[in-house]
Amino acid sequence: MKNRARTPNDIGHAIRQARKAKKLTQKDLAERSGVWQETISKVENGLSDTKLETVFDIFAALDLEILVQGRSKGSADSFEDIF
Amino acid sequence: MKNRARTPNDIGHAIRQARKAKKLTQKDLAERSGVWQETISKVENGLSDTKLETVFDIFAALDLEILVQGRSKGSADSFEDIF
DNA sequence: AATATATATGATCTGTAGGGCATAAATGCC
DNA sequence: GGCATTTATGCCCTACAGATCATATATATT
Repeated sequence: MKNRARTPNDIGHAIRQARKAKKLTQKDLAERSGVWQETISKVENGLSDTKLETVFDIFAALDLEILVQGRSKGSADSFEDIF
Repeated sequence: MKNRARTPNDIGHAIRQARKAKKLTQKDLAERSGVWQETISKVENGLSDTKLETVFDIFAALDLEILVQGRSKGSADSFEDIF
């Protein structure tokens, strides 16, 4: 499952999606990542201009990684398709 | 060309790589992205905990996008391979 | 509907990112 | 070596992220 992200909001969606897929609560994720539950809530909802370090802390806890690539018009399940 | 990123540093590397590939100076990129040259320098060198918005502004100017995916031990040219 | 659990919101405080400007250091070219 | 261009540093200032705690909603569960 790969998710295209072009905005901070997309990142938030990807995080929420991955967290739910792993059946974790925000609190669980907070404990594993060292990021506050309140912060996770804001990140997932795009309510703050999150710092990279925070994003990667969360990603690590969710076993996610980023792939940087040139923009493709190509399909692939992007958030535009899902949300 | 896809680059795996698991740390802010990786993002900086990817940016520098893409910028050079497009033969742009930091100043050029600054103009296109609306992000200061000084900031770009710091981001490329991992000298600041960059905000997501800034990263995406730069990415847009470089026609880059992010793919969020589960971590794979798999090959693919990651920074571990390049740097 | 009451209770429990999960998520969101709100305030305060500290640290730091990034805009802005100046300039130093490095790199490239003749 | 000397000049031009590019990149890195340093400072000031304002805005805001995230830690932390409290509490309000919202979402199950029985």
